Amino acid sequence: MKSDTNDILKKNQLSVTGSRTAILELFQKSNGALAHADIEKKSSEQFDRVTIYRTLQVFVEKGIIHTIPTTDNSVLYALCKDNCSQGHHNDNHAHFICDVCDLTYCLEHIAIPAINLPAGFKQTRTDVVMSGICKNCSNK
Amino acid sequence: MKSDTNDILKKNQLSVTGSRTAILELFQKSNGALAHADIEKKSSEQFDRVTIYRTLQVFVEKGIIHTIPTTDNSVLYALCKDNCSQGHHNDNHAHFICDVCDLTYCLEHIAIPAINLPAGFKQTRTDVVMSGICKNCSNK
DNA sequence: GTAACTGCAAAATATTTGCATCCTT
DNA sequence: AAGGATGCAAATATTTTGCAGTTAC
Repeated sequence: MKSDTNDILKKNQLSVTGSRTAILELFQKSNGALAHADIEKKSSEQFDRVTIYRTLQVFVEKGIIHTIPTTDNSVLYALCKDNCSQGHHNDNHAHFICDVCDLTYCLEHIAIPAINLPAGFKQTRTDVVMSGICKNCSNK
Repeated sequence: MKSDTNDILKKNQLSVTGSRTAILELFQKSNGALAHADIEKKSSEQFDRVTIYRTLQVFVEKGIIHTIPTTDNSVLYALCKDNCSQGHHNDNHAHFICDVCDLTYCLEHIAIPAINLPAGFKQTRTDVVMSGICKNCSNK
């Protein structure tokens, strides 16, 4: 895992530091999306708020993570798959936010159907956010 | 227009006040979505920040407007169509945010295709947010 | 050794809450 | 008249910026 995060950071011309490694590992361990506050709480060591802001910002710029749109005013982040690179994110993300446990799932393998836009509109990115009850919470 | 907004407010058991009428009219006049800051700037009279927060909150609760998910941390609001009522919003919203002029369009008439979720997931709401270049900006 | 990263302090912004006053019904 | 809505002040929370010290390469 450690060497994995190292590789990712180096591949993106970022120096390998404690906070970056820890935050990246946190994303890899969590199967869902994380908010800034989650990272502040869950990370093994305690990092400065500001460091977390800046780390997330750099990760988004480099295409290591992406933001997930939400209906409330929160901002969520999740790992990008390989086909995201700097300045060019994968066009099709599907996400599922559970209303019960509040976990956010990345459904990267689910194809997003093409949607016909009115004439003159050129679409470069589509986000799909579904909400409802997730697998775990249905079984309770 | 004035009587229209009155009707909407009364239908939702809200008293008709200056700020509510003005903000509602602002939504009706604008063909796109509005952020809190837009309302603060564009409204004919100047209302207190807090009043705008509270008005928007009430409107969302009553199903008069809905929030639009965005990738950055901003919150956008737009008028709901008739099939939204308190606590039960229309399941399918499609929105288009222009990267150039930053206008947000509500594409309520565009059908959102069904998406197959993994077993166990129950979807109650789907938001689709597309971004790219809008009709107006393409023609320049 | 140098450039880049971090943490602290502080500024700027955004949001929420309490309360007295005013307006709608 | 009564209940609800507004505006002000202030508390809280969130995000950004500057800078000095530290770390990675």
